[in-house]
Amino acid sequence: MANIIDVAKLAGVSVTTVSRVLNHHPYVKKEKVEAVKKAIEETGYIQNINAVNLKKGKTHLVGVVLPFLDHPYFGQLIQGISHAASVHHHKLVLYQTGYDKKQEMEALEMLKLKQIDRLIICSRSVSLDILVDYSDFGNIVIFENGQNTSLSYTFVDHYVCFRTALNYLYERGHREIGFCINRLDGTNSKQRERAYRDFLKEKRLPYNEAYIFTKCLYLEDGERVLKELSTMQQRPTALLATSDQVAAGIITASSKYHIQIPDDLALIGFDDQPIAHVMDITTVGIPLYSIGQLLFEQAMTESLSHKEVSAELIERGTV
Amino acid sequence: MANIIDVAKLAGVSVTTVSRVLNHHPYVKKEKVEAVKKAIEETGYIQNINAVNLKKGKTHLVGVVLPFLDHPYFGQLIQGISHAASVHHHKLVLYQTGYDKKQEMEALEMLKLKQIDRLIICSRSVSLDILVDYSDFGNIVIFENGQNTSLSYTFVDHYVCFRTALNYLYERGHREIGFCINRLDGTNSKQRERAYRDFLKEKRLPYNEAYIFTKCLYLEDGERVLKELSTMQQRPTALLATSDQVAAGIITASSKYHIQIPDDLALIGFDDQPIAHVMDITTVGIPLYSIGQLLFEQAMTESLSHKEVSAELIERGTV
DNA sequence: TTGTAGGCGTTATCAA
DNA sequence: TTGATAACGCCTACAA
Repeated sequence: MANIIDVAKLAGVSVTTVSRVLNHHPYVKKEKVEAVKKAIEETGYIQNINAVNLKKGKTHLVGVVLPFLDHPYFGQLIQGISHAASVHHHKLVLYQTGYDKKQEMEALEMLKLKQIDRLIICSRSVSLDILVDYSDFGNIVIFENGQNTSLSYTFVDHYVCFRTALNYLYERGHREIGFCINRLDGTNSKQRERAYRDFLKEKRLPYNEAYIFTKCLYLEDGERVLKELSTMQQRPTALLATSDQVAAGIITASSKYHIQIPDDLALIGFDDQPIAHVMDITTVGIPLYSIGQLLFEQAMTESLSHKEVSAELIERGTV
Repeated sequence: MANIIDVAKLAGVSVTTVSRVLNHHPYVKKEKVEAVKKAIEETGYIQNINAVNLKKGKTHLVGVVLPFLDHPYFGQLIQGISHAASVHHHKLVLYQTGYDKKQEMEALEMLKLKQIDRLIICSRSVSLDILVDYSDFGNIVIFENGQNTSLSYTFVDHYVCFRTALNYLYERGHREIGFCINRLDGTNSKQRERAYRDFLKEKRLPYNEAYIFTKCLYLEDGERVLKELSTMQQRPTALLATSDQVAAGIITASSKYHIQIPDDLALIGFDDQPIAHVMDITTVGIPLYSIGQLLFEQAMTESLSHKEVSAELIERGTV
């Protein structure tokens, strides 16, 4: 396979000149440019990008860490990231971790080894401290409240979101409110749980552990929740589902379990995914696509930045 | 930043020895291994993977071309690909193309430049000929019937799937059958349309263009279809939706348009996504996750392979 | 079991 | 405007 030397020889110029033509540098005579182009054509020369990467120390590759891709939450997010990436002529390297710390570490290692220039972490298991350590090797951007660490981040104030949604239900007479969530140990989840506890305390309502449904992420989980709920002696009258998928699953299963929505059970979803619109689900809208774009932009910026994106309660038919 | 020479100096050995330790080669005295490890520790040495890539001519990066990620079809597919990739210690580079030929070409170019070792194409716009040309630069695997070209591929026989589904509806008395599809110019779509026409001819049924609904992909499209359908003088009594998402959208909107499913309109979805299970949709099950894994395995294999994956009609409540 | 040295393909510096 | 040449950091014959 032809290399830059072969081209130079054939064109009767130096490798420097070829490199200049390749990189659109000025100060090359038109005739030589033509000669080089012709030689490139004839030799079938292909630039070896690894050599360029080695020399320049950059790959134009941005890593993206996320737990899974078969959920619309991350689908929308990466769609936004991906769009911004193509605008910047960068490519994405996927690290689908399933919240496995080892796999997250792998992404961080690739940053260290310079196979990727920057890293976007959509959701994580490893500690913030580790991320801060690795940020010496390249920009790391996270999608959560990074608490003024030396990382750039974009976040949604899930404490406020939860309080807003809870108050909305309270004002409409609900006193027995539960919620569905995936894992309880994530940053966002902790904020939500705190909001829940604070809300109960403020309204002098009892804390009922049975009203919290964990491992809720997919449509199927909504059905599971409803099944569980249908066997309870004392049921919540309203539910916050931290994903529209789960809310949709609950609605779909509702007729099977003879639970009327919103009469027997009010429901608020999260994200405002298409399914929430189609199924007329009251939800807390989170602009994931734009957030994806924002995350990418931050990854490209050298300076630190912390951005809050506001969410909005969208009133529909499930409350 | 320390390099392999610094480590060698500090450890009092040659770079070869350091390289051997790095790459777990045999024939290195234990003491020297220790010395090298210590030196790596002390210098904070980090291997530069671009140098390794340059030297070895491999990147352990596999490109994945797909139009979008905010649809569960591709979500499941890439979930499978991603899982297989992590087993093989390879990473994925995403090319989200939106069916833009220019973007697909970019992926092919990266194969040429050796930034990626291999390429998986989940859905394409560029011609098969172009793919064959580029396969000189690295394995290209496609998810469709590649017609014995010199590419590896995995495919589902959509002609058969469509015929099976159509016959199933015919046997249950349906004579006015329509279908929803996204683009008509894709390989799969062409097969489906051919199956549709052949079916009509065989059963001596008229071809009614109004029964074909295009640009159907997301939940929302299902609602659109139903709206359109509700204004038609003569309606189909059954519909094939080439995505469970669309089928789900139709069901959700059905009460709004006073159309009973399956009584007024029978429905068969495709893919057997979770939503089909939850909403009890009769569907043609396509094991996308496994297919994703298969595609990756093929990409890793040097020899050509052509695999057909069979789909299966799953009887549920919408017919 | 270890080391020397050449080469992977490119870009950047400096001199001309 | 151009070219020689030294990096970039690593791997691996080949020799010892």
